[in-house]
Amino acid sequence: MAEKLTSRQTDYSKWYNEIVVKAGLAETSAVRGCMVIKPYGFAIWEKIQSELDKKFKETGHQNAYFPLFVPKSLFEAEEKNAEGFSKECAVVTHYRLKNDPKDSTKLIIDEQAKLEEELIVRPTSEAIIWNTYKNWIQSYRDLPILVNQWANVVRWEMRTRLFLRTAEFLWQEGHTAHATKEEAIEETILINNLYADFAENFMAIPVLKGLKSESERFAGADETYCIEGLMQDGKALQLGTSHFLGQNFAKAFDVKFANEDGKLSYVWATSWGVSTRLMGALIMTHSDDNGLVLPPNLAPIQVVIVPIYKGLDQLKKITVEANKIVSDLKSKGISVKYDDRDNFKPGYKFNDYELKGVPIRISIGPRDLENRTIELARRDNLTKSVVQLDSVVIQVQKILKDIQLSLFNRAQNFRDKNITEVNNFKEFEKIITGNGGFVSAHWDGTIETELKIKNLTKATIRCIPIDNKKEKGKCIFSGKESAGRVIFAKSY
RNA sequence: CGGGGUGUAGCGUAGCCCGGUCAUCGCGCCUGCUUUGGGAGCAGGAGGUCGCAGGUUCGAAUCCUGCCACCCCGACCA
Repeated sequence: MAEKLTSRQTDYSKWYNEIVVKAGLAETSAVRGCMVIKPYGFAIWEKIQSELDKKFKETGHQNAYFPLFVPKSLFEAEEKNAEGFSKECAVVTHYRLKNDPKDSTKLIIDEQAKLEEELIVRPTSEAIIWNTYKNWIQSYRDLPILVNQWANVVRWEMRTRLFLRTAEFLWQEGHTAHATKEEAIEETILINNLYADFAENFMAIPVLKGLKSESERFAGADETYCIEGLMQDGKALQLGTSHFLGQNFAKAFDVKFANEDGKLSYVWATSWGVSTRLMGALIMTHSDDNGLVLPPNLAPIQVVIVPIYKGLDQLKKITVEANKIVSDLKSKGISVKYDDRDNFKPGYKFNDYELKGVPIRISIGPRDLENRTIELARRDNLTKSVVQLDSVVIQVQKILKDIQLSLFNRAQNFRDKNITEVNNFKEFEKIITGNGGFVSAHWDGTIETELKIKNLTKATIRCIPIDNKKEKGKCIFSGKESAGRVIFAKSY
């Protein structure tokens, strides 16, 4: 008998790792800090990709691809950006290996083949892209440029976790160029809203939209918008960011354009991205002690059919019915799998598909053949019901929609219950060291206060919410004037 | 890079203190029969440089030295 998963309550990170591995999403690889995304996990990522891609295209963006390597001289052009990322860069210094004279089975670096200039493996692509945009932009007629790239990036993190922080990860990064500040800010907000809409309505993950504090801001940005989710263990996770880059990169790479009056001015920029970290958010928002729970929108298999039979004759009869259901559901665009493998018993399959998060399971046995019914089980609330054979398609359609909605509602209820307003530092510490969650508190707006709070409690400012009500108050730490509440939390 | 821990079959492990039929057990895998409405049972079978390299010894998974890898806690995480 296969062992059960570790419970969420007992050890959250162990539970998380087991889900990732046992549901067949990903595993650690031989390369330090890197991850192998397995076919099942990648199928979910592809759903995320294609939906986002559709939304980008709908808002006028196009895809392109830029090099993996960034020459050091370009990388260092925008100082703040370079400084922010310098501590986590993989660097290519040589381009050839040779046989080790001491041991012919080994290869060593050929010192003859040292590069004139080191190449940085991109931790993000602003530098290489803005160096390219310089050649694309001369006139206001060339603007805006609305480009996105799907790519991998490398950030040499000290400690890694599957999906949440890996040395190499997949993402999309949008890089846009605009004639005016207003237009660039509009783009930044448009994308942040697009991300929020996608997270909530497609992934069923409720998010807070907000602005980052100065110390949490992207290196090289004037303003960073973000969406923040709350995981089941009370820690926050940044799901996506959208940056208003001002003219910082245009100045660093000397990107100017002639306006209608023929006057030259620097281009305004944005960049924005979401990564495979979304997979981590998905797991930590919806899953339970039986395994992964997938919102139907993201499920590679939305419905699985398990036959229950004695003898091959019975299996044949069940298969006839099952095949009808399969083709009926497929014709409605629902992805179905009929699992008639003979080497696993139904009970095993039930558990296995629960672990994999398949939203609906249909089982058909001799009893059902007799009554012209099937048994339908929902993954989200683990309930079962008997459904007449001729209403299966309608029921499945209805329940898939219902699961999508109720997963979001459940997550939102949890999130809302775990936003706590506090008015002094004692309360603040009590919540942060207790159940955690988002803590809404007054802050004097200084980096010093933010840092002191971080050092004392490990909590950081996750965001200054967009829909912040204007409420004057006193900073919970320094007692100084505050213009409004911000959201603190411990985060991943 | 500091502090702690672990390395034995695909995975999870026992054995290590006290050296000598000790390479253990479970899962998984293969074959066959019986099973199939919540992780099947029985029978048989395959699979190992005990992390690596030295050393001590008649004899090392076990003791000693060095190295490597991984995990946890810090530092780090625009």
